[in-house]
Parts: sequence; structure tokens; C-alpha cells
Amino acid sequence: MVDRREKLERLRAAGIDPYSRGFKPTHTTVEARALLGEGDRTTEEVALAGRMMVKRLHGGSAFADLQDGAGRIQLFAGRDILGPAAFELFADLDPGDVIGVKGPMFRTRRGEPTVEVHSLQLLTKALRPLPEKWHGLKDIEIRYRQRYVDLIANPEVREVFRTRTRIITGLRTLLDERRFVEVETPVLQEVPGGGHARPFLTHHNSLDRDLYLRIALELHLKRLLVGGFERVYEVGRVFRNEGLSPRHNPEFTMLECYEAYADYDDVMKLVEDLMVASAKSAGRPLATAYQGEEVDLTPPYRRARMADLVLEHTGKQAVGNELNDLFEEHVEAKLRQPTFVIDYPIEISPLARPRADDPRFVERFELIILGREYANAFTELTDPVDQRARFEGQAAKRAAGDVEAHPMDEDFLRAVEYGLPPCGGLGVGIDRLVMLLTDQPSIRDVILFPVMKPEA
RNA sequence: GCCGGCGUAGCUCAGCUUGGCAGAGCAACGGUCUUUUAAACCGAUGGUCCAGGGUUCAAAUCCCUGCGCCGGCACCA
Repeated sequence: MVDRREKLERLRAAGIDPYSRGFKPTHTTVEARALLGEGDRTTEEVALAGRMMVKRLHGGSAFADLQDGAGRIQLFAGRDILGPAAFELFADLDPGDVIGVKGPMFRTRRGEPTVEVHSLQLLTKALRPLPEKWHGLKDIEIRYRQRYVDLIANPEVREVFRTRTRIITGLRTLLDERRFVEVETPVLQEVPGGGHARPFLTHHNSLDRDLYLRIALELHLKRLLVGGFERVYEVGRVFRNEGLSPRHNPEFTMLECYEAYADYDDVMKLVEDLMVASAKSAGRPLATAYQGEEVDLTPPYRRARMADLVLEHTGKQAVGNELNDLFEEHVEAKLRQPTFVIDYPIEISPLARPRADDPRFVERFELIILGREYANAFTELTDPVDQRARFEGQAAKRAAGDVEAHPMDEDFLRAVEYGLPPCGGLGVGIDRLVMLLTDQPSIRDVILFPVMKPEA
């Protein structure tokens, strides 16, 4: 750091702006390599910009690797070609400096496609040294706290996040093709509903009013179905005031979609299509593996009633909360291949439609893969009288001290009283889906800036 | 919140068991070298051993407390 600051002053004294601008690249490193193709030399010059990563000096010549958003390419500088002043500038560069170079492409004796540097511009002087070139950056704490360094030092990390974007784009494309309308609904909410979680509390100063950060998207999207949007979806951040783990970050990304005149059987088919589309977007075969365990995402997925699964694994017949507890304790982790667990107890599903043939259960499913939940969906409850009764039941639990029981939402009830068409709804945890499709072990590996405690 | 592991140079890591001068490679610095690619070679430099306290003639090393990171549990339908 001290050395680099002194170098900065030396550069300025020599009339070189260490934070210059105006350089316009004509090619990426990948395009430059393609321009050379199988040839030995191009007559055309390329202009490349990026970060100088490593430098190999050989007296009157010098090599360096330039990294840009597309990849890396080798640079060659010769004193006879560049002239003494520019050559000294090149030789004096530090790993991490952002530079622009111009020159033709050629192939070295060893066959490496290389830019023959005919001119050089220092664009940004780096004051901090990069992590080691061979071992790279492994320290997990620095990787998460200083993601910018991780992204420089570990290009495969960039690829994970590019894949994340491709997956989300693929999901949007499929929903758009099916005439779902993407919408945005409030993050700041008076009533944090639609899920079962402790919310974050914040405060609006000029209204002098407490507001919550949303824990789900559901209730506003269903209001939009009341309003006449027949197919809506939102990809958005939700916030849950809970502990951290390799599968939990306090803010994470949900996809929720709602379709009028559909039920949970239709939604299961949609989920299968979304899984196939997202695997394709990620460039993953459907028969794949996660952290060394084989998993086959080829539809159709097994469908099994929760009560049947619990009976199969425990020999016990149960309903209500007990059924769900038995499922979570004894069954969920054992479901490795994709499985739609269907027909949840009504007690834990205050927004779902009861089964006509057995009102102890609702038309709800979760998609479980490798013991983890990837989707949660149901045929929505549209009966406003039943919905009010469910909320009142939850309010009683809340009064009894259950901080996660669903809060009363009078405005949502009013909307349902105007008439919510029969519909199916779906929620997908995007981060966990990306983990699966990029084979990353921790949710922090698919969130650019995960929540951390303050630095020591 | 509870339990366990980890924290040493900018980076990657030894050293800790059994207390005795703070180490290596890479980066950075000086030098040789005009097609190398983990460039090579020569030289010199670089430390709050996470922080604080204790035991001891002597602590990176043993003990206690705190902080951070990782994993597990709890929480998270």
C-alpha cells in the first residue's frame, strides 16, 4: 500500500494520469482470440481493456495476463516495439492495475494467442495487492465480505452468478410465454403476511408509522387476481428475521406466481416445466448431481400424500400438527429424488383451499428434492368467510404467544370479499434452486453479498 | 441462544502435540535476462501470531474471557 502510493506519485510526476479515461475497447479477450483463429498473426489491431493479473519480465521483453469480463488473454511487450518509455511503464505495472492496450494478435512459439502491445494506457492504478496467483483466494470470510476480490481472483465465482441470472431469466421467459404478467408489490408492509416467519420491523419517519419488511409476496399478488390480472408473478426479495445457516440468509429471493382457474394439479405441471426450463438455462442435464449425490430432475415427479409418507416411514397415522411434525422429523430428509408431497394439514395452511373429500387436509404441495423444499403451492382459498375464520384462528394463536402465527389482514379479506377467482399459487425459493443447479454447498455462494456480522 | 472446529506476513500455509530467537512459497522491493506462462536465478524486506487477561524465568504454543469465520443443533410450516 505504501509502495503503491509512492508509485502513484512517481507516475503523476512523470506526467502519467493513473486514473485516466477515454480508452474504448474494440474486442473482448474472447473476441480477440477468435479473431486470430487458427492464424499466426492479424493485420487488424485490437483494443482490449481489463485488469492485469500476472506479469513475467524477461529483460527487454515482458508478458502479462489481461483479465476482462469474458476471460483472460496474454499480452506481449517488447522494448523495441513499444519504445523505452512505454516499455518501462508496462514493466512497472502491478497486478490489479486496469489498463488498455492496442496491437495486433499473434501466436507465440508455444502457440499461445497473444496481443502484441503497440500502445498502452494506464486506466486505474490499484493500491491494494491481489491474492496469490496460484492458490487464489480461499479465505471464506474474505470471499463473502469482499466479494469484489473473490470475483477478481476466482473467475468461476462469476460464472455461478451469471448462471444465477440465466436461471431467473429462463423462469421469466417461460412465465412470460404463458402470458403471466410480471408485477412489483410493496416491500414495506403494514401487515407482514403470506408466510410463517418473524418479520423485520422498520419505521417511516414522516408518517411516524411502523412498517414491516415483507416475508412473502402472496397476499398482494392475490389482490391483483381480484383486480382482474389472471396470471401474475413477481421475482422479489423477501426478508425473514431468523437465524443464518448454509440454507438460510435473512434476505432471499422468491418467485411467486398465481394463475386464475388453475388448481394445484395444474401448478404441479407448471413446477415441472419450470424445473426443466431452469436446468436448461443453467446448462445442467436433468440427470445431474448435487454435492456428489445423483438426482434426476426429469418429470414427472413422484406424488405422495403426506399422510401416506408418514405411515410408510413411521407406521403412524396422524393428522394436523402432529402429522406435519412427524413428516419433518422422519420423512422429509429421506426424500432424495424429486417428490411432490401433497395434501397438507389444514392447521398449518391458513391460505389454502380444503379438500372437498376431507376438510382436515388442503390442496397443497411442496416439492422436495434431496431432503430440501424447493416449491410450496396450493389451490388458493377463495371463500372470504372461511378465510376470515382461518385468520381469526391464527389471531388466537398469536394472542397465545405464537409470534409466527399469521396476522389478521383486513384489507386482504376485503379484497377476497370482492371475489377472488379460483386459482392456484406457487412460491419458489430461487436461491436454493440456484444452489442445486450450480452445485454450490451454501446459500452464501449464490448471494453476492450475504449477511455477515460486523467485522471484528 | 447452545455445542464443536478454526483465526500466524497482502495471499496460500507450516510451526502449537511435548513452552525456548517468528518460518516457507507467491505478491510487493533491488538486480540479471528480448517468445515466457505457477518463467527462472541472485539479493534484500515484510508480523498487533484475532483481541484482552492469566500461568511461567520464558507463551504463536498452556489456561480463562471476548470477537469473527465455518459446521451442527435450536429457530426457519
